[in-house]
Amino acid sequence: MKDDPKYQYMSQIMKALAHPTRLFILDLLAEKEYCVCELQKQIGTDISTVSKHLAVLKNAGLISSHKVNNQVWYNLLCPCVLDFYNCVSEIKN
Amino acid sequence: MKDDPKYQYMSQIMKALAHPTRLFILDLLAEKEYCVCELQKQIGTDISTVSKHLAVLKNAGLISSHKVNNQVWYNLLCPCVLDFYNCVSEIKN
DNA sequence: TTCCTATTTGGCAAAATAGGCAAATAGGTC
DNA sequence: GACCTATTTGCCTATTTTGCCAAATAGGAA
Repeated sequence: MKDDPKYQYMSQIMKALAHPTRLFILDLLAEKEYCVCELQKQIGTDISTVSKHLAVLKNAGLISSHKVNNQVWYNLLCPCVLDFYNCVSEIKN
Repeated sequence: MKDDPKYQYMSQIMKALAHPTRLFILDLLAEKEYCVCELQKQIGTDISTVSKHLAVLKNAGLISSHKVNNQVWYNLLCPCVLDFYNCVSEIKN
């Protein structure tokens, strides 16, 4: 039961959400699509770090990307993730 | 913006959800409350491992516990977490 | 008190994750 | 071809997480 692949699968998605920078990225992508360099300006870390965070989110199926010339644009695939923000925000520590 | 404490806080909760065993525990607690030894039977790992997973979930505010004699019973505090399961389940890899 | 069961805690080693830098890749322009 | 910009990948180190074992703690019962 514990080894049901559904828990493996869901924990992979939760892991993708388990980083402040990635949550911030999803919040940004909720408004509009961004290219990597614009996200990098908002975030402030090395662009390779941003790229890796985006790869994690994409691998989890949360975002998608398309290329325009030499830029890669990312957009949100699963807006329901943001609804969960509200639920989680109400949990008090 | 990235350093907004809300992202720190939410990522902490997401981290608590980012493990197959802990997701399984929440699924069990959705039905009824369990004591540690009953959870251990369902999960099959060392009981100290179960106890630590429970501590992670409790620290995140997702579950609560109360003691009856020498047993500790745990129950779910945030059923909305399970609604998120449905959202996440629909994300395709 | 001693004994028994239930649970937590500490320590440790293995595995996973994060982030920076440099190099590689991709696409365009000159 | 050489050059420039945008992005990804590889490598490395530091940090965090995981899970087991043993020890400690808590609460009853004999």
